[in-house]
Amino acid sequence: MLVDTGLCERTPQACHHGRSENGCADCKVRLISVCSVLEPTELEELEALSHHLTLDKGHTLFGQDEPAGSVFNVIEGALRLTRLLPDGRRQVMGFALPGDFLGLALQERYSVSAEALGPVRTCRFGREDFAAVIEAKPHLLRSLHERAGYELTLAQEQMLLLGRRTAEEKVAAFLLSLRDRYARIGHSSVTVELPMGRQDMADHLGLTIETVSRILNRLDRAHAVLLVPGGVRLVDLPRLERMAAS
Amino acid sequence: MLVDTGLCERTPQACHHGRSENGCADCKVRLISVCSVLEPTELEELEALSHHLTLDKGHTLFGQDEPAGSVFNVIEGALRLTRLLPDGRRQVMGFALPGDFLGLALQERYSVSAEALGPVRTCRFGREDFAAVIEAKPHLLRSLHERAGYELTLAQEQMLLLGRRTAEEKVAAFLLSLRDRYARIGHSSVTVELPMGRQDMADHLGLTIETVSRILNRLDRAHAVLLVPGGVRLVDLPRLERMAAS
DNA sequence: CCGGGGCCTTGATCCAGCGCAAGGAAATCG
DNA sequence: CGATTTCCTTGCGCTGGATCAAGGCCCCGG
Repeated sequence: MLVDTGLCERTPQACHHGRSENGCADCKVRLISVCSVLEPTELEELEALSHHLTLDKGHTLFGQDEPAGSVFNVIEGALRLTRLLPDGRRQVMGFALPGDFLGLALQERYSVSAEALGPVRTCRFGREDFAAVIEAKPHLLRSLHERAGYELTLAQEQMLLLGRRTAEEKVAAFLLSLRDRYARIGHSSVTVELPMGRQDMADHLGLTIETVSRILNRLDRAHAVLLVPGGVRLVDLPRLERMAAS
Repeated sequence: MLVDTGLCERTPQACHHGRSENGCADCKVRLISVCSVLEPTELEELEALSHHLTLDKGHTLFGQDEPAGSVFNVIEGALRLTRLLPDGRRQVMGFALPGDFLGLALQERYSVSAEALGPVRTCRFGREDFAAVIEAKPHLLRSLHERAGYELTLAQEQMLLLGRRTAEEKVAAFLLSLRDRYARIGHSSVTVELPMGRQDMADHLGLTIETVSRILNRLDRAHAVLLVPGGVRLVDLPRLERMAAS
């Protein structure tokens, strides 16, 4: 379910619209989110407009083509960003991780659906509220634009992957790119968590679920990776990098 | 060749860094480019920083991973934006048309190579110069950000195409999207110019040149399109739209 | 007007990844 | 704690698009 905590149960006086007991100051993703470019006073300003929002596994944060009423900072958990073809074929455009900003294009309507892959915590802002803040703080817009540039680069990388890589290259490149994204948000490890299912990976890589499963297990048998519950351990990084052909 | 006209041959006093006799005021793409959000005085300011640059067919405006020294407005002609895999496989990320802005992510390095598909005219700005203008004019940044959002939407559309569409759907969707882009820049017509070759289309759609050729000719034989030199006439739009499955 | 090169088309064959089907493992629930 | 469901794996045959190969067309230059 979608839960917008209008009230804060524990320490109401310190709770700014339900985010946490101490607000943005001790926000887990403050330093890796767009908020990192804000001064303390600006942060308070933004905090006054924020709403804490949690979401259970499988539930939808917003749907493709819906009016974009809110924008979100992902605090915890992961989401799947998808587009559908009329006949039901699905493309997973990407996965949102902690620190990611959803709705950064500030467009009228969401261009994808966002669904929780597990329990998710977000920080929500009304689109109008946020637009007003941006109007007054060009450096926040600048930061958003930088993120948009990064997203564009990721999208291009993904197009190259979808258009010109083989199934094995796709899977290897995906695992490595996921590792890089975790590293970026301070979660470096050779064991990469896979919060999404096989079907989600398949729909992200332009493959079928069977092909993804076959290749992951082949990589496991070849000792390039080690499949573990809920993730993969990247055993032979150099080999994976050679496979990914990037 | 790459020609940066430092001097203007005809009416030097009216020629602002070689753009044209009357500068931005009568620029062909002023109303469809980022410049459309600028006031007349701001336009003059930007004009002082601009350089006219022309490029012959087949030549490179900038290369992937090069330091991004300049940003460009495309005035006339079309460019191919590509990324390469180490082994030479190529993905065409898109095509730049008049009114498009190249380098809008304002990143350190170009993420693609840009090559002229025919004679091209551009308006060049030094990246530092342009960044300074942006610093002073938040609404220009806002406009750039909107364009980035649009690019992101196009990229997502393309990912869906590459990942989940059949060859025929890809070709049909490509022709329709090209028609839409021409319409956007005021060049509405059922006859769509194809400034790129078959190989470029193939590398854009994740297909081979043979498949693109076969499908175009099949569509022609089926009277869905009419192949003409340098373009396609979209004869049966409803059928193409059904084919594209969007 | 002729020759060469770049593009495009078309046919024949092949194969990477798909689709189908049948289990197996593991999370969820009454 | 057994039953149900959901997700994952694996085998097998098939096929859409790739690959290989051979011309054809058209533009450009001499």
